Amino acid sequence: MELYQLKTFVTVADEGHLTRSAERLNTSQPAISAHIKALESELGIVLFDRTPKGMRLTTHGEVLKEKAEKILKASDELKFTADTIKDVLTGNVRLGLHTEARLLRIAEILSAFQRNYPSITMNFQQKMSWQAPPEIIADNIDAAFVYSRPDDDRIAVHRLDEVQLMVVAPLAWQERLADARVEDLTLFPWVWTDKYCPLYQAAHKIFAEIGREPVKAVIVDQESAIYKLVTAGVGLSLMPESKAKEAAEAGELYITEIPAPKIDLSLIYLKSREQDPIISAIIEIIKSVWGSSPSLSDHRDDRSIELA
Amino acid sequence: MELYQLKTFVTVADEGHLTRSAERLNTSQPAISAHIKALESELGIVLFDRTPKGMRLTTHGEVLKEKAEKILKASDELKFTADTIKDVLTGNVRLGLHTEARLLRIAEILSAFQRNYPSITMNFQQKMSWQAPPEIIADNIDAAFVYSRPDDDRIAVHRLDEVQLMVVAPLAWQERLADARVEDLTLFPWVWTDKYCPLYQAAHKIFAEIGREPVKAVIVDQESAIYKLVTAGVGLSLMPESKAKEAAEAGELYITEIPAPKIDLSLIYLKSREQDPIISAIIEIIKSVWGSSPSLSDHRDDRSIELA
DNA sequence: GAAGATCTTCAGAAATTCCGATTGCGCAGT
DNA sequence: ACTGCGCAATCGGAATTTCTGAAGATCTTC
Repeated sequence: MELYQLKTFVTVADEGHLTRSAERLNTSQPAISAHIKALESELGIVLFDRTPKGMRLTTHGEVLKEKAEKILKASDELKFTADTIKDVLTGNVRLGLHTEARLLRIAEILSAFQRNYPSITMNFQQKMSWQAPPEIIADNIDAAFVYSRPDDDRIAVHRLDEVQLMVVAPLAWQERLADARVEDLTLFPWVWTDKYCPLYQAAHKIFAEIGREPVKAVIVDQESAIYKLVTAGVGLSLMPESKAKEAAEAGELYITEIPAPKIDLSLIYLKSREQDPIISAIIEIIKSVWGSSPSLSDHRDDRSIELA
Repeated sequence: MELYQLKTFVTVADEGHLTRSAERLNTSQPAISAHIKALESELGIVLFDRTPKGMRLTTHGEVLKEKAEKILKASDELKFTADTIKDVLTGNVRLGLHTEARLLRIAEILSAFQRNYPSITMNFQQKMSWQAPPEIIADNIDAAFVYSRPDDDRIAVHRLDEVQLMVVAPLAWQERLADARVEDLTLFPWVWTDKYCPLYQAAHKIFAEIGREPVKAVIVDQESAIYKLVTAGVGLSLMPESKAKEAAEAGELYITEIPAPKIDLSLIYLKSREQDPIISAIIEIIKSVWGSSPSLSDHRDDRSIELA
């Protein structure tokens, strides 16, 4: 029993003629005849009375016609549903965040997703910039926010903004750092980061210029740890401008005058998934959020220096 | 889109593996693969994520799986219904009656049909014995009660009973007929019937024995007309014993002492439809009704004579 | 890095379906 | 009574689809 046979069955029941049904179904009369015959033989029931005027349903046929119509209706529903959801993105977007959700406008992104792709669920994971690429390659996350530019052919980079870094210090050291110059940085211990961390590269750049090595009080691998340790008085570190100013206003730390580099804020994803609708949606949404309002680096000043 | 593809789809969704599904469906794994591929291509939707561990439904696939299950459930219902009604007789039984329904136990027959074949509808038509055979051959009725035995190879006869006929007369003639003998019948006018009517044959037999011709007051072609005309005082006629006694007790007519023949009461049907379930059902039911209770001819007496 | 599990692809084989022509049957019109 | 018409059934060969077993491509596991 197949759908094409049931369709023929119902059509013949409605038309009353094999010939006319064949025309309606764009096929030949013997084909129609064979469909009906196969159905009758499989079900063990005579569906039609053959008269010289055509085919008339038997009482059994009438009962089964209703069942057949139900099947065909259900199959139309499936097709309709398929057409409807064909272009609806569904699934789960797993996004890596290298810093605070607020700084990455996650709330805006989330609501934009819910508005444009209501069937997509979202999942956020804290990943340092240098941790994100392998996770993307392993397909543990779909995309990630990172600082700097990963050096991997398989990773595509979409630059979102430029972020001004600042050298921040515990509040207690404010006076000692009031007139400090770059060279004075070696006098203080640093809250350092993992070798692969873009902040490491930026800090390293500063010390490279003065030809000195920093005193590393502690090495951390979470950006949130930097904030906690600096405010706790452990040492100096680098911090994005917005976060630094926020903390300074709250009286939690001190921003030095020492110039620090800018770094890129980017969205990265697997290059081979560039055509993947999920990836396209992520890019589209994040682009719209980051392109439609003041960027983090709108407040530039002359303390900025460029990274090579 | 065909049922076999949907069945494969649901099976793979449940099993999670093409290989295992192939075993369950008794086919090869590439065949299964092709079913899924064809479905996905027709619907324009990826139904499964292919992983090294097997096939996992996409979110779209989950939605469509439910629709597919609905279709398969409906098709199982059709098959179940087909099996259920396969042996249930349906349709319309058209029965020819040559005399009063009560005398033919139609009420009993009707209720037996409703009990044993609730899906069969019944239809009764008044047909004189000699009218029934052509109607049966033309498929206007399925079977008929008749007196006597039709002389046609295509008609099958099932004898139900023997009926004693009686010579009846208007009540007013009672005294004149009190001691009447067969020979005296020529003195009275007769309510005669059609030449092909079995009652004609019976009456003819009586006159043949005395070598005379009857006076035909009127010729009718409905048994009910005989009753009406005799009671109206038009003439003598023949009547089945039971009906005659009933009318006599009601004081509507007079039963003469003149011996009359017995005739057969039979059910006739088209011989070529002997295997037809409808015909079998008719015979079965009528046999059970007529075989299980006192027959019309239980009260025999010496007035009966046999037809040749 | 070798073995195992899984899906996909492929080419030929098998089965099914389809088509055109023909037959058979009943009815209507001459 | 004969013929023509409309319709379904049948038949043989062609076209299409489906199936199968082997080989290929990935990924995981030991």
